[in-house]
Amino acid sequence: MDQKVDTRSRILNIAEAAVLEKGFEATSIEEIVAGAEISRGGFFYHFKDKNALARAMLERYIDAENALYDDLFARARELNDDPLHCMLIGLKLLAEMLEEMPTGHPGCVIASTAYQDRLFDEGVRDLNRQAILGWRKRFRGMFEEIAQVYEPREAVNMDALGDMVSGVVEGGLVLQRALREHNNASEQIMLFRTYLKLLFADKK
Amino acid sequence: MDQKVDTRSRILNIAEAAVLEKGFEATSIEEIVAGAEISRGGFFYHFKDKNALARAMLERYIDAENALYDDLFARARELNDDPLHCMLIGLKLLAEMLEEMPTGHPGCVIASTAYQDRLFDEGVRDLNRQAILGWRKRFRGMFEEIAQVYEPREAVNMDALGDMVSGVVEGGLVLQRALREHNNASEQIMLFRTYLKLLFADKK
DNA sequence: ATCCCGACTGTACTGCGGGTCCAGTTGACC
DNA sequence: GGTCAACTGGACCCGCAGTACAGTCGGGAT
Repeated sequence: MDQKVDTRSRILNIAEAAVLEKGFEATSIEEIVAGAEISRGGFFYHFKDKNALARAMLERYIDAENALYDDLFARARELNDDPLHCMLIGLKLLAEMLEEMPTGHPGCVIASTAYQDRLFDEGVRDLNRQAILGWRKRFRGMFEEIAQVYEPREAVNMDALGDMVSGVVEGGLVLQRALREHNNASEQIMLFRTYLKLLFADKK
Repeated sequence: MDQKVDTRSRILNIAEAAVLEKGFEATSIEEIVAGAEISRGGFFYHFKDKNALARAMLERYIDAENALYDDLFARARELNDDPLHCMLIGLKLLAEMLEEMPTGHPGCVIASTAYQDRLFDEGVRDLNRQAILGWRKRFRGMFEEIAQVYEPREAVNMDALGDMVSGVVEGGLVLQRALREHNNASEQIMLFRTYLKLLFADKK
């Protein structure tokens, strides 16, 4: 029986679904404990307050996102060894993934927490920061690899270009949420992809 | 004496500053009335609830943003009549503007509300939607003008390209908030600008 | 068999913030 | 002198976060 998912994870699952759907503040502990079929006391046994819950959720989410990127670009690398084409394939896969999510993408917890800021303690904010810095590093590395093979047509700040991956995804998700459309994020990624094609058109 | 700013506007000013700094939920009516030096009753005389306040704030914000874009691209047009260069100059001005805001940019209320969604009623959400659709239309129009003079090197969805302006700004602001850096949004805009330069490099 | 402990349940209570109701004041204009 | 809009002030309800703690229950370790 997999009903033996431990309570802590069950809380996190319920909470994550609720938070992604309607935001952190709008999710009450009451409804989380109802969904997880535990008592309020049980909740506070696992998390000392809502902030601790937020931190745990963020950690899980960031780990999952990182694993996803690892997997995505590993698969892309198998398909093509050239760093540019690997990036292009990876972004295509990412765009497809975002499009295939039927409910629309859950929506990035990062942006959500970034805009509710003062609700959270320093620990949560720092997690957020570190996640984005991690992605910056990851993508900057990939772009530098590309730049060793392809001469960029225009000079670009590699840190900023690395950030642009996160930024385009985040921005796309904001649009998607606000517009109630379903493929804005994937379209934005595809546009970013053509940017890269134009930028790194010429082999050295 | 300009202290005769009417109470309603005073409430909106105080509220906007507080909301941009720490988010809507984290801003209590208590502190708004304290800041505006009125009573709680006075607040509810002007706004029937927090939702009404949100709607009024969004309306003001969107109007201001639209006026800003009008002004920015009008100035750009004066400097250069070519639609591409006008766009490029406008984006540069926008980037500079974002950079010059000492506290970092207030941060777009749009994203903030998009991610808190269920806190707000349909009216607020619709305002949000209409604003983004407005910007889509605005920028798509400008890009179509450009495409009449310049042959895009790659086929792009013009709606999506229009959205990309909003998306890049929103995304940049998310990064900026989360990272506590100050020029991410302007850097992202500058990168988007080089994208446009590459995309519309060849005159027809 | 017992005891201990981790994982809870249940209840009672505090405090804050949103929101309602309403009676009363104040100043401007007619 | 009366009317009205723009408030003040206070009493009150509710939901929700968070605290506190006493008690339960099942599964090892001894």
